[in-house]
Amino acid sequence: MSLSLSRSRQDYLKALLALGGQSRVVGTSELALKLDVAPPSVTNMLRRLAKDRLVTLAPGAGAKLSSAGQREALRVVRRHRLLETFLVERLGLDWSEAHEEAEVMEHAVSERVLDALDRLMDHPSEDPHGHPIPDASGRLERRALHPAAALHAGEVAVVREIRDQDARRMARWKAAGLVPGAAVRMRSVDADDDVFELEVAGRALVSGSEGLEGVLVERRRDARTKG
Amino acid sequence: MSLSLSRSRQDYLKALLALGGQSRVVGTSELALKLDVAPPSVTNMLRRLAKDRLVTLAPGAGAKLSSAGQREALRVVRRHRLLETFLVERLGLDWSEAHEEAEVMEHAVSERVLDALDRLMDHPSEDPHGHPIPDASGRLERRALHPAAALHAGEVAVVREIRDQDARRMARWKAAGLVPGAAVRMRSVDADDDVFELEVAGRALVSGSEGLEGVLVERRRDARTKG
DNA sequence: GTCGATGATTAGCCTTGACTAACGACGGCG
DNA sequence: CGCCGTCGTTAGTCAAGGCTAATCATCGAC
Repeated sequence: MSLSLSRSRQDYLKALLALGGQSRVVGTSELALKLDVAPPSVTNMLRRLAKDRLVTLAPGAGAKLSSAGQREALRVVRRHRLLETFLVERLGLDWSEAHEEAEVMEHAVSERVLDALDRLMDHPSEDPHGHPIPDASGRLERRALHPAAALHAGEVAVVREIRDQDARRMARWKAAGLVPGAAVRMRSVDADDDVFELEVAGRALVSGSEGLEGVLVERRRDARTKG
Repeated sequence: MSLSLSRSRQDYLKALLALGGQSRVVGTSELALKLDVAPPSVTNMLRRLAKDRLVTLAPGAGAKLSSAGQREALRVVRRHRLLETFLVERLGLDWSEAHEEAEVMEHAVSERVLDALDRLMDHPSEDPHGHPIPDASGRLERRALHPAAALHAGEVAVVREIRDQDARRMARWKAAGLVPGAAVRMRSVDADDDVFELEVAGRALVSGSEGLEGVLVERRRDARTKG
């Protein structure tokens, strides 16, 4: 039942999901940038994916995932995140290493191996970055996430995802305890000077809003801070 | 330092190693058969591998591995066998499943992940089939193996490898305890009628020589049988 | 209302690795 | 001694995916 898609096709679907899911038409160059290929290659591939009804073309504008396309993309994401979790938890790899490795391995593991890994790790619900892992039938937990900079002074939240390109910054954050699952409290916000003081594990972390762009948090109802 | 070889190239090198190593020129059709491709594809690929000095061409006859080629082939074999071991020992896959999976995954895992797996399993020296695993620098334990049918009556040996295409036969053997590491004793040999009676775990296993072709054993000096 | 930038597309080409069909060389057998 | 089967190779195609250079459409600014 599950199509057999080439590595390239899987990568395109995954990128489409990341950039807009089924809800938004993603532009050709946007996709080209993400995948690090030239725009004509994208036009080309989108047409082929459309022929297989995995995407819906928006001529002159790009394309968006079809239901089938999204389903396949979620399978790839599941593979990626389960592998990443395994690589970090069981093999002791670093976050960023694990990501690179999973990028390749996600195209080489079968359902069989994946299920076994899932069992071995007792069906984890999120990967080491805090991203939710789609379940075996492709369902993905939905979360309301906000950049940390959106928190008001005094507000409490739980870090859910760390999205960042800068490896040094990520390492610094990690050392400071700013990792998925960590509780944080916004101590103060100075909107004029763009200075944010975030409390992590009892210590303060001062940053501009740009720096907090990649820290996605889930708001907490109650305002009690922990630790 | 380690070349980056495409999946296909790695498969060719691995097949060349399996069919003759560095010591024998392997014929074009022989290789084609093993890899399940057409002979002209082999001629073609061998030329490309020769350009990279991974094989030495024997024009009109095929090719054999160069030192560099053998080194690369051994790296692939190491990957394959370590993965297979992991899949069987840690993920609980069946032998034959594990083989198929490893066939794909061997091209997708990096040295980094491989080393971590190796550590996790405490540097196994052989895979679940009993094949020796090359060490990190590519050295492969050398063994004097013989088909089980070569044993004399009364002789004792240890099963080292099971090479067989027939899944049902392999399953039967496995159930009977005929697995790598098992001690066996040749109870009787009837060369005229081609009937061999092999003792495995105290029970007799009767077979023709063809059936024992894929059972490779290591002869034992002492003749005491165990179990 | 036209200019120019932005972004998508067309056209044409490249590489990898496979295929079929046809050709050549060689060895054994009648 | 010639014929045929086996085996390798040549020649010509194909599909996937990528690329560059050039073209086209559209939208905002002037």
